[in-house]
Amino acid sequence: MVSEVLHQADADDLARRLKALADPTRLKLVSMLAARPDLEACVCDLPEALDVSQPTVSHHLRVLSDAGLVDRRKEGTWVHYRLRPEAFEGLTAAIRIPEPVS
Amino acid sequence: MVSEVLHQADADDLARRLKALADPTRLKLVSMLAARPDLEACVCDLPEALDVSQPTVSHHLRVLSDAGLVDRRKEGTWVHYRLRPEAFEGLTAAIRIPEPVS
DNA sequence: CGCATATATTGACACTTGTCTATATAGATG
DNA sequence: CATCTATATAGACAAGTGTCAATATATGCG
Repeated sequence: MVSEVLHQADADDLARRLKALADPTRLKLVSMLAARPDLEACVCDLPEALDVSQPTVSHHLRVLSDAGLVDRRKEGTWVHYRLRPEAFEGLTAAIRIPEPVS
Repeated sequence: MVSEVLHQADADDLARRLKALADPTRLKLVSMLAARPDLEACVCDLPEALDVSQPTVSHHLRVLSDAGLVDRRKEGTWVHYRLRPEAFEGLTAAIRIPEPVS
């Protein structure tokens, strides 16, 4: 918000990032990553943990990745996804309401 | 996130609030309210400012209102909507990533 | 190479969403 | 009361989304 009215392009971009987060399955996924000391997890653990199919997990990870909220790291056959805390800070900063001018 | 994996109901609720915000038109609307010293605006000014029809504005205000992000205040024929900063603080707190345990 | 396993992609389908036009409701005023 | 204006609701429609089963791709290993 940052005290000035959003331009269309900024509104579109911010909406895109927020949409990436605005899904229960992705929020659970993100919270699982956030609970790890290294902020990351192996894809292989997620379908069971989230109780959705493997392709569905893959889909959600792509959405988060496209929005810049997670990084992808390949390790042999396995793939690890890790939260990008800067991206979350950027998001929270973008939706912060300034103190009313009193 | 708050360092524990989200339960389904919490994930659903948080997703609902984030979805309410995750739309370019609503983000512009919110940023317009945020730019006002009193965090509020008359509905009558919004269709032109946002360049969408009056029913569309009404729809978006309802979405924001249902999510608890704005309050409604009727003043004669006019209706004013006002941001609820607590709701935004709640949101930003909910998506904050904890410091990694080093 | 050939097979087994991990992840990604495709395609389908039901459901949701953003927008509009048309219409309804509600408050103010003559 | 009749009428005008502000806002809300209803209904329609195109576009987007979440999920799955089926299939493709890629990596490790014997």
